[in-house]
Amino acid sequence: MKKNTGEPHLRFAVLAVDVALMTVRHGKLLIRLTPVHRPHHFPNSTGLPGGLIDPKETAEEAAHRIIQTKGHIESPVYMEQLYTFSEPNRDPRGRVVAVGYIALIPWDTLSTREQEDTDTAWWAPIEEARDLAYDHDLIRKTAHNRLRARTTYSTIVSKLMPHEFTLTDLELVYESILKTGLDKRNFRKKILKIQILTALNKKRTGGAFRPAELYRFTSPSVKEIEIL
Amino acid sequence: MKKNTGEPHLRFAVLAVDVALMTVRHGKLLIRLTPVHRPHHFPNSTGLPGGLIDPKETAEEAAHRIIQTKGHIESPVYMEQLYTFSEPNRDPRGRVVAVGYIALIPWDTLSTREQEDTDTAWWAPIEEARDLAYDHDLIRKTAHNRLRARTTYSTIVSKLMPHEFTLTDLELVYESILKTGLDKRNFRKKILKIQILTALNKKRTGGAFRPAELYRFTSPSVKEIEIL
DNA sequence: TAACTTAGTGTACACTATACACTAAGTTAA
DNA sequence: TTAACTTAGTGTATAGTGTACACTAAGTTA
Repeated sequence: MKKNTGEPHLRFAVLAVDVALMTVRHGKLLIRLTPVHRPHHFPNSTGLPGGLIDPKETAEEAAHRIIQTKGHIESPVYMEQLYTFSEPNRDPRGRVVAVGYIALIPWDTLSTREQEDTDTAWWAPIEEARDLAYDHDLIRKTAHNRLRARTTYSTIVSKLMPHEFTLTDLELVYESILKTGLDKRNFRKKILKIQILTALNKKRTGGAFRPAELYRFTSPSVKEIEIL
Repeated sequence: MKKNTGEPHLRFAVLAVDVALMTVRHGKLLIRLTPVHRPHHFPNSTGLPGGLIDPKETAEEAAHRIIQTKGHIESPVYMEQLYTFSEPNRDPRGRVVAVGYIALIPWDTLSTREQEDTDTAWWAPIEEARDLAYDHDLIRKTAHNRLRARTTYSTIVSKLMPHEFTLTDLELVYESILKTGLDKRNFRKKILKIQILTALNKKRTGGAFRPAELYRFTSPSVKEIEIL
């Protein structure tokens, strides 16, 4: 790294990332929480996984690292930059600017250990993740709003779905993020018309009812198209 | 400010803002450029207005300050955070993380001095703003893409329009940002239907042709609605 | 084999998007 | 004074889309 103290006018800040890592289980949106060990400022509190950016990594690389070390999730996640939070007093220790990220992972991609809750990291329904440390309530709310917006005009939910799923599974995820009920027939017509799904010609069997056709997203990339 | 050197694990970076300040003149999207005085790394080069964030200001406050001191624009601008650029080598001096902003201002709001080009800051058609210093080509491209996207699902262009304008003026701005031709009749039907404009019952006269009705945006705030 | 549960489908209607060309109202110049 | 010029402003027909709505299909279980 080049000198960055050589110029007298340069000013420094602590740079961090905070990650809103989300998944969907049983049609419910969950967010990953960790304990915050700042008994003086936040007694007994919890927050989003976060940490400082190292000198030679990008903010996104730091976010991936934090998901592993603080979120205790090794499985690969999808990530998008959310917003940078720079209120001078957002951290009581001093000036810490945080780049916020949204990270998504399908529930079934998680290992058993990652699905379980421990005292170092756990999953909480996003509506119950309140009174977080720092400005993490704001970050959670911003992340939730962004996810909701992107759900209507991109295929971002593909990053929350298992590799194989039924149309009912998919509808439940949309409903859980958008917090509205959708018409089953119209949802199916729309989602099939835009050609983002591939039918696997396999059925999910096992229930005491008619088996459902299984689908997968045709493309692994998130496309920017009007969905609902 | 609280101590931020007291904890041995804290790491520091230089925090900056870079601003894509844009306006529209004669239906053409312009961006504000300034000289970059780094003869060693960028001989004879230009870039976006940018600078370091002060310890007690937010990134957005810094962006406003930079628009005045580096962009030489005093008039109030509309601002949205764009993206945070954190490649470790984006600045040859060392680790500088930049929060990018989009700033918009109507051409007619600018003072005569601000409309004119000087050797400390000038307006350039956005397609001609190439080969900028640092990663400012990337920032410009990201800003242009974001502006184009937001134009289709928000009323952000209101921040580029003068207080009074004709429907043809407005259509030209949409066409210039979206880089497509629009059908005059359909554009008028759509834009009037969604009720974001108020007719002033005044005409713009002076040309050797039929005078045009003047409109203004009903609300000063940027609304998130499908436009085109 | 009847009861149960979720999967899966179609149609009518209102509304929206789109393609398309002429008249209106001023100014200017002959 | 009038004809030429320039931009403003308007309507309709058609195809396509969004929406509301209820029954049959295909399994399992008792």
